[in-house]
Amino acid sequence: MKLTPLKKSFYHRDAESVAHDLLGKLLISEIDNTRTGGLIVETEAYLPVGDTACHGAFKKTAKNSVMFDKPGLIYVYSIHAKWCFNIVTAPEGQASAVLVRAIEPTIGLETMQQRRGTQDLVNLCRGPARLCQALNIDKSLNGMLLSKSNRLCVYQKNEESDLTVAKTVRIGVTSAHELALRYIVRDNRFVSEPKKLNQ
DNA sequence: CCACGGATGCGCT
DNA sequence: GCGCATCCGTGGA
Repeated sequence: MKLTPLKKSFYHRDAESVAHDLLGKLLISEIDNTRTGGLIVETEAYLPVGDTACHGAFKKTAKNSVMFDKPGLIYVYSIHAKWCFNIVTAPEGQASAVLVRAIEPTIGLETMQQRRGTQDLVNLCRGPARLCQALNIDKSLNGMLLSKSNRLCVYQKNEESDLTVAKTVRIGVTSAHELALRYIVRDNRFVSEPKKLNQ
């Protein structure tokens, strides 16, 4: 299978489009000289306007400044001693990003099992912090460009996979519940929560 | 220095 | 599957 990194222009769009289109793409890290990763099955969009759950909604700080920066950058933030991985989207200058919440593990299973300390495939990359642990994504990647040379990149598979996308309410946010900005691959068992479907 | 953020993992039923 | 204790980086005192 030949892999092509997603073009820069892919990320130069609004967060909802990027979140939708990232489903089914391959996320691969090549940290510690080992390839690990899998198919993206769950994402959430965070919008620059009218989205109070967005980290950049109120003010720009050292921690969230990457969200205001160029589309295609890696934004890693900590929550309760865990890391979550986001991809910055357009427009530059306003806080917007896509949180990658779950992947279906396919590459480097053994390494991911070691990093996670479990054999359980279903729970290996199901959830934003678990996925970071499995791929060894941490704060050191924050602000870097998503690219092969930076050891973390998203690829397009050559053959198009057909999948059904469902759009649901987001998980774990304490505000802006009403926005249905979570995208999942329907009926995929590697999605992080029982699917409360919105539409 | 202290309050805050919410996903995770475990123990239970 | 559900409830709850635990995890520590960050920002604002």
